[in-house]
Amino acid sequence: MEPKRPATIHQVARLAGVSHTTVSRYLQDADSLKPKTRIKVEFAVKSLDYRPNLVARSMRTRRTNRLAIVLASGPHFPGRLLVAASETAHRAGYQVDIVSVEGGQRARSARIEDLARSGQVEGILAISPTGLKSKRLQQVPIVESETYDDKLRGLGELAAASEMVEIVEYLASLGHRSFFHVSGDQDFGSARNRKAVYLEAIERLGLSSVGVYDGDWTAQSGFDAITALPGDCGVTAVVAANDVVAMGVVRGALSRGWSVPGDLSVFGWDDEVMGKFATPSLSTVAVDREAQGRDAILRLLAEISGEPAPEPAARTINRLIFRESTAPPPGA
Amino acid sequence: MEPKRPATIHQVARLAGVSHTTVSRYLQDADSLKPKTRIKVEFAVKSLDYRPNLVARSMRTRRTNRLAIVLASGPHFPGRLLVAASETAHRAGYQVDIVSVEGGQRARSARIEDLARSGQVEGILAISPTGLKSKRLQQVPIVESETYDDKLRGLGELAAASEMVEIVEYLASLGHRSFFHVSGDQDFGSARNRKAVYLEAIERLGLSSVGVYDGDWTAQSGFDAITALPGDCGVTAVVAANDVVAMGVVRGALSRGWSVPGDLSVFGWDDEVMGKFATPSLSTVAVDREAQGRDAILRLLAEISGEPAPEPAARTINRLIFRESTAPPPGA
DNA sequence: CTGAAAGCGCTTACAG
DNA sequence: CTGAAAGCGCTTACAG
Repeated sequence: MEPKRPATIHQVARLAGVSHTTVSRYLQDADSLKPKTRIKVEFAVKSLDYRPNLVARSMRTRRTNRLAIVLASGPHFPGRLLVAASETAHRAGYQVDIVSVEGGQRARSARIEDLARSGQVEGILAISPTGLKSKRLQQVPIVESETYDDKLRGLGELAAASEMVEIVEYLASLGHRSFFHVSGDQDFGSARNRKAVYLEAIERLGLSSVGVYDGDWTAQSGFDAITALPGDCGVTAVVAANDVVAMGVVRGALSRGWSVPGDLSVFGWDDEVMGKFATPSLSTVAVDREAQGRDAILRLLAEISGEPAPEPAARTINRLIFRESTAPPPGA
Repeated sequence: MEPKRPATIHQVARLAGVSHTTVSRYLQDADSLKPKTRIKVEFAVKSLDYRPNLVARSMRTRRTNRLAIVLASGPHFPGRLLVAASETAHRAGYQVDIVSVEGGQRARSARIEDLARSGQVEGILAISPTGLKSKRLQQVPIVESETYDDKLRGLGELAAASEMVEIVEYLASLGHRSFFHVSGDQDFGSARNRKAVYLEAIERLGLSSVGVYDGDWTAQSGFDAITALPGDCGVTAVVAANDVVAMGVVRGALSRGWSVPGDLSVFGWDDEVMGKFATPSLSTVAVDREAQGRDAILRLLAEISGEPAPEPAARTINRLIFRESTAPPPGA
């Protein structure tokens, strides 16, 4: 069977006995019609199951009503964030296209610039680093979800906002004095920020750090970081960039004969479900990915419409979760 | 600065000194132009950085060039599959919209049917179960990624295709005789299939199963399944629906004082990176999610164009990975 | 091989 | 409050 064509605005108009102009008006603002007219149109729309042709509307309004979410496929796939972002966009009348940008930093930013110039989308949300120098010069707004942390820093909200400080303080309260940080990919603003805050906290609290290992969000990087440590470094607490990395750290420690948390405490990030059931279960930061996705799209939407950026709600909901992987240092 | 408007086909035509019809023809099939004309158009297109307005094209061709990937947000978020699916669709000239469908089975299928009738997409790929009775009656093709396994069954390729058989055979070869399966959400075709194949394999090989626990893909369900087992059930091998479930199973076993794999062997599925670094590391099935995503979109595209379904390549690439969570049963 | 014309289904001034 | 007209940027018969 031939798929029957959807009803057009003209058919609705004919059935309702009005002009298609009036139907269009009804679609924009039903209250602008005389009640009697409105009811006729309403009836016609319903009985024909009319849905406006969005392509035609786009054509006429010169607005695509489309957003792109770009990401580099990698170990760091933020599914929940993505779903929440799409939903928020849909609610605002936007379609969302997921585009993954591969290759090196240069290739990726070229791809994103091309997308921005394509005229196909009204805005871009980048979940992985864009590598773009200036987002201001682009044709359409680009929100880089990862620079969020950086902005907070600029606002001086750092101390209050950062879970990293809480982690270090918590471990210090347990008696730890010698720390180690396995960072995430330094192309990511969030990774750079966590590293900076870690160093500041160590300094401010008069603790010592045996250094920072620049990882890449992978478990392997956590494993490598720990196994590369000198045996006599004396570290008793490590803060990992996320739970996956933490898992690698734990495994690496075990492979050296260090028990966790007996000899070494390990803190993760993200509250991955596997970390909750791992042995030892991972102390971590519960992150509200939904809120992050929502906030990011809201900021993008605000930029598109030229309104001031909305207040982010995300931060307040993150919180520390203490599990088996952290304990007082040996001999404490 | 006002964002400058993209060049139109008319501007290209004027610059090239031809009609816009000719430019359009160039876009469709450059070889249909006289070489001299083609070169003029080529030049004009390049110098104006012309990109056809896809909305206008859609309007004229009455094709949206859009696909939807629907999923129910849940513990089971197939990021890699999604990215591979989008890329494959893009390469075929389609945009992909991610839509998450929430609520109960009924609400979800209503939402999907609505999407199919919306005229906004040319096809739908469902990553979670649609609950639709018949996909044939829909306005646009719907491919349910999860029923894939079921179809294979119908084809009698089951024995060859199923990793579940290999898992059970492997565990049996280790000496295990008493099995247990924690299944995934039975709304999923893949979960139903694995359960059925598990039972068949147990039967065929003359092994015994203490039963199947109908889980929901979560670690908690794995934990609950194991802790609900009678102490004297004698099970020595459990096959979990995936690695997350397996993690819960291991943790549950440990909480009962059963060592893994000393007392109990546990097999997972999906090759999650955290499972590789867990202690014990999880034996699992490496699944090629990219291939699955690619294949699913290719099947959808084939249905849209009315061509026969392409040969799936996914299955051949899945393979078992043996790690620390499996070993011979106690006393073997 | 190329061009003039029609039309895809809407929205938005402009009149009335 | 409502309608007639123009036009968004393309593609596709139809002529030539």
